[in-house]
Amino acid sequence: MKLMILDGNSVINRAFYGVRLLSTKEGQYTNAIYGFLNILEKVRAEESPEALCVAFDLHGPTFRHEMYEGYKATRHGMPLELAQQMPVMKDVLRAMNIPIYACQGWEADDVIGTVAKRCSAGGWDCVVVTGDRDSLQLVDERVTVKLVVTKGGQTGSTNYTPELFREEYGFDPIHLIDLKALMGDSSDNIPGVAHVGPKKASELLLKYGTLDGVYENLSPQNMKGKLFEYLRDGRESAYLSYDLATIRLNAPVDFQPGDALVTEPDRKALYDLFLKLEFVKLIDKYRLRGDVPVAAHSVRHENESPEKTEWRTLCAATATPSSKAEFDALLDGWKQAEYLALAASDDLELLALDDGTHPALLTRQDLGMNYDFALTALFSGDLKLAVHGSKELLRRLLERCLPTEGVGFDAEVAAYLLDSARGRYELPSLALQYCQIQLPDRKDLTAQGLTEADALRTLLPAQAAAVRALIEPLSLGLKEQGLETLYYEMDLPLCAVLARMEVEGVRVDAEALHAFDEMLKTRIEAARADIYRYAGGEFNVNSPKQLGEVLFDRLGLPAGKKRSTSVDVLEKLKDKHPIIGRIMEYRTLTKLQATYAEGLLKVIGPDGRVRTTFQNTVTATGRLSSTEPNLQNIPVRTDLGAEIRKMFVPEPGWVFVDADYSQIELRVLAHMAGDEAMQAAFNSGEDVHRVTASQVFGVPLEEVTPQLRRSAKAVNFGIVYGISEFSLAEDIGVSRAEAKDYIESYLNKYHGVRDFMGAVVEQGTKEGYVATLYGRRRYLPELKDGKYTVREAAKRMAMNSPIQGTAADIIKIAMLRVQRALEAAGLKARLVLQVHDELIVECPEAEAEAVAALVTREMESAARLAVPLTAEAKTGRSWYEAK
DNA sequence: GTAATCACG
DNA sequence: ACGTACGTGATTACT
Repeated sequence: MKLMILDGNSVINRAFYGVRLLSTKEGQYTNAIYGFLNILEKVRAEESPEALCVAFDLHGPTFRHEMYEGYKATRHGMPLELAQQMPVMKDVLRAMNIPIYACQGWEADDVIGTVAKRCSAGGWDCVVVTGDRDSLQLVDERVTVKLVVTKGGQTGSTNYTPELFREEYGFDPIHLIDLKALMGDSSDNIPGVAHVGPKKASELLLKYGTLDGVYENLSPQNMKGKLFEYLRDGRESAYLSYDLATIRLNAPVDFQPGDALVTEPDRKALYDLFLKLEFVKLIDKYRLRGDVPVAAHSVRHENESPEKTEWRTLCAATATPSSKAEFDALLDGWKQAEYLALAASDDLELLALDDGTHPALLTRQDLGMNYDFALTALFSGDLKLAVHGSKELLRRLLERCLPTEGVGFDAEVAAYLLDSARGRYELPSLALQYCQIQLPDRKDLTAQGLTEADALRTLLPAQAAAVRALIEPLSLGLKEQGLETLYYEMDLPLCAVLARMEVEGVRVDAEALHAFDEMLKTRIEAARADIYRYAGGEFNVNSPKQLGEVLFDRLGLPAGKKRSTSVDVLEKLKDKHPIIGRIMEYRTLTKLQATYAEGLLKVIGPDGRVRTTFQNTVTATGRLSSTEPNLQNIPVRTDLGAEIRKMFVPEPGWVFVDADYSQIELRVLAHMAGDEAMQAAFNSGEDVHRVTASQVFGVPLEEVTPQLRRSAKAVNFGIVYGISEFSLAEDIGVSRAEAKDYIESYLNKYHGVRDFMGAVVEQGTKEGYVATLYGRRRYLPELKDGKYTVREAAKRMAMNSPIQGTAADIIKIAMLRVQRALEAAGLKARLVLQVHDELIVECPEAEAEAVAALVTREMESAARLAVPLTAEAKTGRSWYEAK
């Protein structure tokens, strides 16, 4: 029989510093609890103990437990972010029915020691789980210590048996006490013997066995130099330290090994806690779903038998009209509702509706000819629809040439506005968090023997019910946070624009792309042959590991710290060996080939167009992103790469109008910071980087060299990103001191910018979020993180997000305006791409001039800033030409 | 599934 | 003393 005892304070400390700071909507920090549970499950799986318990210090961790990763032991106790999690952690353990042991006036170590010895006495084995080497003194034939370490979120552990301990230390575990008595432990306030460190201490012990042994042999003959004096003077301190370092084995705990036998958790209590802590994944992992309230039209509990009749009953609760008359009757009822929630199958063949009183499931199967009439009626604009993922729905409607009116609420977009860092906005996850509704999974249903079709008939009404339930909490959240205008006027209507763009797609000349691919192929082979020749053998050039071996081992080139083979490293080695240039060329060529030539060829549709997905709920700042394929990172910076853009072409007789904002982020900064000097730079109409160079480097405008301008440009970028002198120096190739001077004189010249950055970080720290000009928020709890680097990174995000986010807001407004203006003007032109500060419109040649003027006008008037907002449009027969 | 690399604004 | 610019996505290698 085996008992596992966790050193609660030590483990939760490891967890806290090993997992990045997480917090729930309500501001409850959760990272330490999360990390603790991960460690618990890992060690539990490794050891499979029959009994399990946790020991805590009664008044939080004592000084000895707080020495982890730069966290200085102080009397101030643990960081608030961790202290806040302690009581909840204990609640979780109680819900898991894992006993907690603690004794007033005794340290957790003493409790652990006592428990461990009592196990041995009762014939049990014991595993102590801790992050703390102190406990190693407990190791004996029946007691092992599992030392856990966390590295980059990964937990590793070492099981210390007496053998392993002796191998490492050279003496028996119990003499760890003697070691500490000599060397002391500053973090534990154990003085030890002054001037004796770990090395001397261990040497003495190997020679004399114990502390007593050392002092029995105390003599100037045995101890060379000053060591004798140190030991003589430190005698009292050594024996005091011995006491301090000794773990007591007689703590008054009421414990027998059998008391801690592993039992089932209190599922309800644990479920409630995990829900509150937003541990959605863990709810699955611990299979806590069974006892949980479910949606009105949702699945049954685990313990109910999955009889098919049950499903029929469930479906019977939902109307399934099969005639136009039945549908019309329902439609009349729905028109009264404030919102009609809607969920559709991907192929739009089934559609569930729920206004709270008249739930229905519409299918082509049931309605036959009338199904398309029903769809048309639903999206003709007479109803206010609530959905999850309106962009996808609208896209499918557009693909079928159905109307697309009436979507007045999108749960996905609302949840994104409420927390852009959340990352996942699937309906089941939102339903669980905001409404405590457990939606069934399609796989669950089919696994229970339902056909795909039956699963959908069950799932969709449940989804519609969940969407309906989400409207209230989400709209309330939007209202509370002042996000309603942003939501109803910007992100929600933009879904329709994006859907249209996705459907349009953009034409790619497959033939030309194929030829380009062939050309790359031969050039790659040539480069590869040269590389093998220089390397003296074949290897996988794509493997950074193998490449590193060739470069740094075989060819003996000087390696940097991390043996990185990235361009900036290669750049520095360029003159050292001819292979470097060829490798850089090989990289460029293979990148172009794999990602752009072959990657794009794979996704060209039968009509010769590629259709990206514009993700509008993924970035933390409010930008869009583009996937499958990503059309926002098509090469442009190098000549060869830009060739790819020649293959993006409009349809015959049409052209591209490509308009981009000039310096939108810097202009936004000048406006938001209210910096008059910077605003004057823009208002002068001069090139802003030149003006910056002139002002920062103190030279007349006419004397600004291209080199100076380049440096100024780098500083401008750096400022927007939340600069550090190190990176700026790296970027423009000057010393750190010079970089520092540049930044200083920049911030002195543009002191409004300095003030703004300070104010943003302060506001972010105080309120927990930063915001764009239009109120879009980004939560940054890491601003309060205990770790310097995490905090600094958060500060940079705080400084950058309002700028990047405001620019993103502005171009979203521009997209809405352009779309509306194009429609109002009755033009055939259509928006096809957005690349952050750039809009690309495809239009008949005859419209080009009008479209260019319209797009420029709408983009420039999208926002009124304290500086001009300028956009420039170009026209061409390919993306390359139009840019 | 993650890390390394590199494409874009 | 430490570590180093913001925001993305695709491909490849490797665990």
